[in-house]
Amino acid sequence: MRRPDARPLYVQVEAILNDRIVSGSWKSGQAIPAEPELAAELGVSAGTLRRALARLEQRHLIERRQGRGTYVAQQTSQQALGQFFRVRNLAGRPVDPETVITAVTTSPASEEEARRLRLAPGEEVHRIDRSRVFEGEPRIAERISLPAAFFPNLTLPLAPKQLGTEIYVHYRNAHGIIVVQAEENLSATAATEADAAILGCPVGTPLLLIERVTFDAAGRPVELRVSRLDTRAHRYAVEIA
Amino acid sequence: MRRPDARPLYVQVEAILNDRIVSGSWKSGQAIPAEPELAAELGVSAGTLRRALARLEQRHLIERRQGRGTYVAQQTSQQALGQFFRVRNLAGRPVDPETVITAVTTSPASEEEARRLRLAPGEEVHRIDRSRVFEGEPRIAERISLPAAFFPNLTLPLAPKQLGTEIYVHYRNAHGIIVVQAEENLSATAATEADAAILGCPVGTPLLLIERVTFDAAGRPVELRVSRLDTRAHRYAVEIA
DNA sequence: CGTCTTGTGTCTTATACAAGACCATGCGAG
DNA sequence: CTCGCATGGTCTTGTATAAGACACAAGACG
Repeated sequence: MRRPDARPLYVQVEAILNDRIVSGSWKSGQAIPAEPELAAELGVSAGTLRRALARLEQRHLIERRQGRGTYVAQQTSQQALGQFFRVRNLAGRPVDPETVITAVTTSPASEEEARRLRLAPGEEVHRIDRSRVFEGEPRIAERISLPAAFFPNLTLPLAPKQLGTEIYVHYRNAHGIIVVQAEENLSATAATEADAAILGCPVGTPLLLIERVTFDAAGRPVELRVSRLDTRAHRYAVEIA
Repeated sequence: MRRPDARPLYVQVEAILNDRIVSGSWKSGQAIPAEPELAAELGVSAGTLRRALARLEQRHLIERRQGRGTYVAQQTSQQALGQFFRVRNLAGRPVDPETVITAVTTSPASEEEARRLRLAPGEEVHRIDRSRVFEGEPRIAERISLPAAFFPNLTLPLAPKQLGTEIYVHYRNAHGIIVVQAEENLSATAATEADAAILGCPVGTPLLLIERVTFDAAGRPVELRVSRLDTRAHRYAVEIA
């Protein structure tokens, strides 16, 4: 009975604010109340509130600007690209990808998909097959698997243009799913005939195989993405700090 | 004249403490003065000092433990392994690598080495060729290039055992170089005959090619490392937050 | 078009108490 | 007497509060 919640107060406040964003009671791009006001409402000191806000900012859930206010982060395609897209050209500069969607299907999850997305056996997933084009050349062939339960009516608004630009923006705007974290496993593989046809490379060309699981702000896995990157003219960049 | 130093005070304090660690006036593993004492010496408030210490801790330059004190981080092999070694087995667990050194040479830097390590043309580098063995099987073939200017007498203490365990520990203990950051570029390549001989795989097997440049606490590049990972039984794991 | 006012986040200081770690003291069992 | 160990004192970092000076942005006003 001593400790109703053992976590530090600033962590509890962070969780409360996190919920408000995830639940949508604070909309994307909207300004949130000023610090003194919010601190008073929550019954904590300004310092404690600031500590919670700093953590939310580090997780890219809010943006703060001195003199202006604090805003719920918008999943702009620029921001999502910088945060999650690690492909660079040989000069080390980010590339600006175009997207071509080739197929969208829905069917029960494979064993692999169920495991990675923590789905029950038999649950359905949507699958999006697409290729990504850099400077006129197709360089990535990928398949995206989404739990159908999280993405109802995915097929309806699926104009290729919609999903092309940046799919995480679409997740957020159309389905309210805020992507904050991803785990990737990288390996090398040889191009199959299907890969070769998409990427325009010889069969057997070494490709960088990227298996990504993406998580939302509540920690649920919401996307499995398997990409095959042709590294003849591009690299996957990692910073370790 | 208005602003002798435009940076916030806590950043200036961070820089001062950073210098003390880099210059060696605070030794590795040693306890640093308690907060009130240090704050008084630097002429800042406890809060400001704490903010600087928090940043140093985030960069893994110090370790703080409630009740005990604050210590200059030791580059233990465990810590370095967790921080910089991203290879996992197929179950997702970290592997415990052994190391076999095959050659150590010194000669003028190649064009590539000079560019990545920011060396003048003609400057010398040491090169260490080694392989890394997981669970009895050689899985990585790599070459490490070090600016000779930063690593005098490298060849003398170069008992394979010394460099085997974790080379960053050796850098720190023998040369005072504190490694804090790395940039990696990943691509896929086919195993050459030399790779095949080391890794015991067929020529042409797709390998994960990892090009890493490592930086010290002063931001200088101190190591270029080119690794070829056999991904038949292992993966390279990345977390994006 | 500049200046002022107002509202916002940022920095710095100060104080108090909580919690973890360590150590010396001293009591009690053997 | 000696050993073992509980206990409390004291040092450490961690958490929470409060208050004021400052910097930046935007709109109102002259």
